[in-house]
Order: sequence, then C-alpha cells, then structure tokens
Amino acid sequence: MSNAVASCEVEKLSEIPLLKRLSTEAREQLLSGANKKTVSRGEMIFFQDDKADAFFIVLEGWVKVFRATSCGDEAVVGVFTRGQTFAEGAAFTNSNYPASGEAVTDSVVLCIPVAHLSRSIAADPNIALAMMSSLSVHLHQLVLQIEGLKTHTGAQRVAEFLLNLSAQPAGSCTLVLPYDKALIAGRLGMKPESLSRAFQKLKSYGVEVQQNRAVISNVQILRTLVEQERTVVMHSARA
Amino acid sequence: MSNAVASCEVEKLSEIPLLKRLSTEAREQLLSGANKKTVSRGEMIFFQDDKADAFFIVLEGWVKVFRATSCGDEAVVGVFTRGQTFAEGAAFTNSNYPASGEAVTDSVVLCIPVAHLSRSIAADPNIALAMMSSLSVHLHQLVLQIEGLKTHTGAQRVAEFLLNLSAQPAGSCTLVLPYDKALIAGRLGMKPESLSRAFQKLKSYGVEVQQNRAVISNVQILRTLVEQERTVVMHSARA
DNA sequence: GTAAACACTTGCGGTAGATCAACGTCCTTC
DNA sequence: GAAGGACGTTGATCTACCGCAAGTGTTTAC
Repeated sequence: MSNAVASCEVEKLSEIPLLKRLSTEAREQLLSGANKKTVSRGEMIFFQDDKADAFFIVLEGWVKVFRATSCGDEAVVGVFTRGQTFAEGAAFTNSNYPASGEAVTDSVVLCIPVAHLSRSIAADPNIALAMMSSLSVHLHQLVLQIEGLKTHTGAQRVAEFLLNLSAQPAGSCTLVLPYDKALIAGRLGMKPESLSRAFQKLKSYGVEVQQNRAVISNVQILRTLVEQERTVVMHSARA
Repeated sequence: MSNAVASCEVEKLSEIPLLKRLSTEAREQLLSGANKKTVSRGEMIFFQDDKADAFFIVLEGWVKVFRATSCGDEAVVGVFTRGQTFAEGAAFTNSNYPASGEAVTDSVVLCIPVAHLSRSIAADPNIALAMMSSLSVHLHQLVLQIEGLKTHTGAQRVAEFLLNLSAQPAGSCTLVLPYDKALIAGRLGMKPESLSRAFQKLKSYGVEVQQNRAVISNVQILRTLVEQERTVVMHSARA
C-alpha cells in the first residue's frame, strides 16, 4: 500500500532528525517524491541483493535490517523505529542492497526513491549534508556494535542495551522491551537461550525481567558491569 | 610533519576512489586545503574522543582504526591503505572521533580539515556526492564485518580474508600478508593465538602459511569453507 | 658474539555461548 | 474446553575461543 505524503503532514515530519535541519522548502522538495507505505508485521520492505532504488524513514512501528547467509542463518544489522532512516547507504552505491529489511511490527515507512533524492540534492545541496550526517550516525552505530561484539560478553551487551533504553543517568527505572526477545537476541548477536541466561546473570546486578517489562533497581550498578573489562567479568559474574 | 599538496601531484591523486569522479576543478578545490602528513610506524594520527576536525586519505602505507576500551582492550574497526579514506564519518557529526587512528607502517596520509571540506562542498556540491559514496562503502564494509563476526567461525573469517586478498576466481595463488599477524587477528576479531590455530585448520583446505607468505592451492576449495553454514563447519572441520 | 626483544606457535585448562531437547505459559482457533 | 502454536525458559552437552605459560626462530642492540 502506497501513498503520497499529504502536505498537511509535512510539518509534523520536521521532528525527524534527517529533516530537522532542512529549510521548509528543502523538506517539501524531498517529501514531494516520497511514498508512504503501510506494511504488516513480517512483511518485507526490501530484499538483499535487489537493486537499491530507494531509502526509507520509519514513521510508525519497528523495522529490522538483517543479512541472511546462504543457509538460513541471519545477522541483524540494525533495528529502527519512528524517525529513523535506514538503507540510506545503499542509495549512494548505485548497486544492490547489502541486507534485507522487514517490518517486525505493523509499520508505516516513508519510501524515498533514489532518483528523486538525486534530483532533490541537485535542487538543494543542503539535503546532501543532512544525508551525510545521517550516514555518519549509522556508521558510528555500527562501529559501536562491532566494538561491543568483540570486547563485551553477552551479559554486558544486554546491560548496554537496557541502559540505552533507559537513557537515565542514575536511580531505578522500569522500562518496556520494545520488541520480542528473539529479536533482541539477534540484535545483540546471540541466541534467544543465551539472552535468557544473560538476564539471569543480570539479576545479581539488580535487573528483574518479567514478560516484556524490565526493572533496573540501580542504573549505576548496571553501568559498572558494562565498564568492566572482559576478563574481570569472567571471574566476577559467576553469581 | 605537514605539507601542502604540490599542484603537480594533484593529477596523480585522481586514481583515488573518492577523487576519481570529481572534475579537475573540484579535485583541486578539495586538495587546496589538504596537508600531507608523514607518520612513522606506531604514530597516532588522531585520538578517540578528540574533536573531529579532519578526515584522511592514505597515500602510502597502512593505517589502523580502532576503539580502545577503558582497560587496554582494543577492537579494530578497519585497516586502510593506499587510496582509501578513513574517519570521513566523524567529519559530519560535528562531534568527536569515535575511534583512534594509528600508522601500522611508516605512512603518508592526506589530512583534509572539516572546515575546508565544508567550504569545498559549498563551492561544488558534487564533492558531497563523492563523500556520500565513500561513506556508503564504509557502511557496507562494516555491515559485512558484523555479519562475519556473528555468523562465521574464526577459521572462516581468516579464509574470507585470504580470498579477498587474492581477488582471484579460481586456481592456486601465492600472496603476501599485508601486515603482521597480530593486526590481522585484531582485524578479524580474534587473538593472535587463535589466528595461528585457524591457519592450522586451513591446512586441510590447502592453505600453507610461512612467515608473511600464504599459498592457496585451490581458491575454490577455500571458498566452499566460507560458504558452509556454521553448524556444518563445526562437524566437518575436525581435521 | 651475546643477549635481549620481538613475532609467532604450541600445549593446557577453562569459560562463554551454541545446539538440542524438554517443558511451561500464554495465546488463538475451532 | 481441548488442541495447537508462538514464545520463552531451563537443563545437558559440546565446541570455539580465550588466557596463560612455555617454547621456537628471527631480528635488533650493544
């Protein structure tokens, strides 16, 4: 299901990071060629190895981007929600998508064709600067993800994930896991069983998980776990 | 040690991917604000958390980009050589470098200040397109790296690394390891000891390593290893 | 020439995490 | 209400990989 963006909506979209720094004219220019797509949970948005002819902005819901290997194994590269862009990288390679995109909840995404993007940049080069900023953010996130995979244990990565969700400097907090545990596991580079066991370990750091609710009794205690080096963790996290 | 780029050199630099698609004028504009830096093996080029005020192009030698954790552990994010750009991502975030850069051999790098880049883009928006393309390539490489870490064993990642070096569809070949084994290990997310053992396993796939020379007796055999799924490898690679 | 430093390998023991299977708890569906 | 499925947990077992330590061969320093 596809639709043009109603002009009355353009203003609301100015909250989106990619569009925030643009002038009203540039924003309207870019959005004039965009399609709104409504996708159901489980529906594919684009396929790995297909010609990359568009990039996307999530308006509603959650989307995962992943690479599938020849034999069914998959590596989650990113999970995106409201206001975030994805697949912008592919839009400039003039080649194929390096990964696939799938809605993990019923979602609404804005689809911006590459051809239109090129026209928009020609019309207003500031759009290029906004895109670069957005690309840089993703680059940075991937760098962090690689660091995490290489130097943190599973439990540490889960702790990091929870801390990012809480976005709170200290004290206790309750938060809702944004998507199901199998996807969280994938996002963090582990199996669901390992995630479950990681949650067990986090109990001794004051984390209680029930269904999709997590309660952190003290954010700072949890942060000490993340900041410990790997070897220390191996010896202390026996609880 | 820093120097302006001699105008006679500008033309030679047109081989570099980032600059290849630019007009002569744009290339000269961009390079007019660049400094050539000569750095010795082990010398730092930029530091994690420092203000990101420049990005770089390698003219000669090898450079590694890595993140250091609080306790000396490090994660190699990329290793770059002649013609490749690095730290361009940081140039658009208007913040700090997310990683550090260090010369792993005596090297020459071109340093392009962010302020100058902004001016150049204003003068010729095509420069922005070239930068985006370059960012996208790095994004793609990081995606591949994450996939590798999540779904491949150490031996598979080593095989992949060798195959990339050979860039040959079939048959046998001899190649020279471009930098020392400790760095290769870091680049592939493993310890030097594990790399050494991975090379042992690859012997049964026709790979012989002596010092910094590797001989692959049949590229296709090695490729079958990379393409096997993880579980299959676990049972077959007992040799 | 000797020693010290370095790069790499090998053996051993240990841990994190994967796999496979069983089981419990919610759902939906008829 | 029974049957089935999606989701998650738990247990047992096994493998990949790490950390340490000892050993080799090569390069560098004096």
